[in-house]
Amino acid sequence: MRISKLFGKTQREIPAEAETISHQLMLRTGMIYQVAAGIYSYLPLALRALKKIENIIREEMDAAGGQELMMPVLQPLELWQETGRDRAFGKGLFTLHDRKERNLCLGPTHEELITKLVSYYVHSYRDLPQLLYQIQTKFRDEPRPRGGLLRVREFTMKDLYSFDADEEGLNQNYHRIQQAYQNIYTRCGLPILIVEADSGAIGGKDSDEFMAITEAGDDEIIYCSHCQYAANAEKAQSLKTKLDSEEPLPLEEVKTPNAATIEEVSRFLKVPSHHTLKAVFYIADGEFVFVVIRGDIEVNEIKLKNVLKCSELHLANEAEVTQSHIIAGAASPVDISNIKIVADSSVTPGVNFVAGANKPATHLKNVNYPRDFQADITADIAKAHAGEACPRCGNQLRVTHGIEVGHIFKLGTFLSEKLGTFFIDANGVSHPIIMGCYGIGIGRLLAAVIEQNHDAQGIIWPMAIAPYQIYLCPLYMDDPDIAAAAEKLYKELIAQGFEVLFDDREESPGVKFNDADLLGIPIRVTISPRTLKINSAEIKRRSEKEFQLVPLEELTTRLKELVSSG
RNA sequence: CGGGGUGUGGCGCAGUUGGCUAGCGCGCAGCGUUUGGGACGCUGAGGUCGGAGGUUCAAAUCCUCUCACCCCGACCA
Repeated sequence: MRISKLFGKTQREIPAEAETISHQLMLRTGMIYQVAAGIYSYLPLALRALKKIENIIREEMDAAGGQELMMPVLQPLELWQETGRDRAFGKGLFTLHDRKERNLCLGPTHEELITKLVSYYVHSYRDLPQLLYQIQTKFRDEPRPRGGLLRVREFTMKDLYSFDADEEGLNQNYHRIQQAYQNIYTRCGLPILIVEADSGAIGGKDSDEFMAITEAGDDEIIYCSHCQYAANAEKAQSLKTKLDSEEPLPLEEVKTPNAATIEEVSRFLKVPSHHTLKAVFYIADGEFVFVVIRGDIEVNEIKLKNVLKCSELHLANEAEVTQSHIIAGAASPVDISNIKIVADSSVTPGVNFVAGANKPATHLKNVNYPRDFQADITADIAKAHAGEACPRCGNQLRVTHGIEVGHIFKLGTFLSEKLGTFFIDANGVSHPIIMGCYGIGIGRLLAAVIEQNHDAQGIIWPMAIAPYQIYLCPLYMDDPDIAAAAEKLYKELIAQGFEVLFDDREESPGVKFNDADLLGIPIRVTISPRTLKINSAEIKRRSEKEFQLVPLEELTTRLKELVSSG
């Protein structure tokens, strides 16, 4: 490709809109163009890289036994209502209707469709297992698109779905795809960390995320400094401060003027915050919920949402709290009736807590569970923090940020049961098919690669997904000898099968070198009167400072080595 | 949804106590001189100042409404 003809120009200045590096670089190199918040056009350079990523994914999915197919973006809303996931996605689902007023949605993912499809063709254990995948545009109306391609509303995703007759089959496929994913990220030049994850709106049991570790990421990861434990903060567990064992004492009411927050109460009564109980109020699908948790621990709303099995959850506002006759600042689970109480598992083993008394400026000492109050639900709804102890080995937990570039789920049977996707086993007994699903966001993967492969000058493409392999950079193109030599070399390299970006512009050396660095093509080949005089060309890798002079007759051999070594 | 910010040629910005024909840099077009890390000179094209309404002799500038985009938070009573 000749740069003079390439659609899309490089930009010297950083667009004001862009904050993250990958976003800035993709705009400056002319890879993407923003159409609306979280919606982009992909220009030729970006598309070439995206296609390379897609092909790597295809190769690995096929090698793992996957079969590619294609399903529509436009889907009947009814199908989503059947599984109830229209509510799970909530406002994230783009909905529309056709001329006959039939309700449709733009698919945020394709489990419903594939499950229906499989139920049409698969009826016997002999038809299982199946690994089906698609690379498709998906739509999610994200509350806040951000960071260029990091979080968008319209995106290309590879999604593979596994269908098995038993748990063992699911586990095998899960591991097989997990390995294939490792291969994909390695080939794309992207180091990743696998973390335990919450399955969110997709649903299901186990799930693991593939994280590219970078501060630009919008996911928080809790990991152990010692063992292999790593989890998304949405799901992470930790061991909290242990309480001393003591005998339960009788309830005692104390006046606590001007002490409403945990910090104030704790200071006023001279008890550590982990010896207090905090009351937090939520509205879960319209129902008021009283959450009790130890004073030093925060509520993890994702966990709470899962425990409550609700689709919409928010903190109760002042009016909602008052309406439920709760005394803010002195609320207590003791003697509360007709309100659902959820207790964190930190609460039940504790002894002699300080809690509110449901009277203004009054607290209770020596509150004990279950003597003084009971909970409708007791579960782990606690947030894990860096500095706390690892749930596996007890060593210190740390925190970092990452970009979720892949997510795999053991779905189980909830979709197949709802959509009637059953098979007959060898004994003639009917069972729901056991499912798994495995997604990779292609554009986000591309952005993550740039986040991790750049310097102050620009992108440093890994060879496998670079839009071009070689940047042919002749200096002084207004010199007819140079122009002729460059044209000849360009044709030769093309004939040899190289992917060449030919900087055929009559620009100054500075401009050309800077654009070469910005665009980040892995190998730069420079010719000039200086090199031609000694019948040579200069080869420089984008990732290295040094260049080397190579005689023209050895050039293609040398380039082949470099291209194949990555 | 809440909070903060920004909208002025393709990009980055200035101009906003109302006042002449709305500027600057980059980029773009033409000519010339240059040329191993973003050269220089001259000439030129390109803007209903996000949109609507209002105030005024006069609005990029003041008022009202609205739209878009970016950032932060989606949180402890």
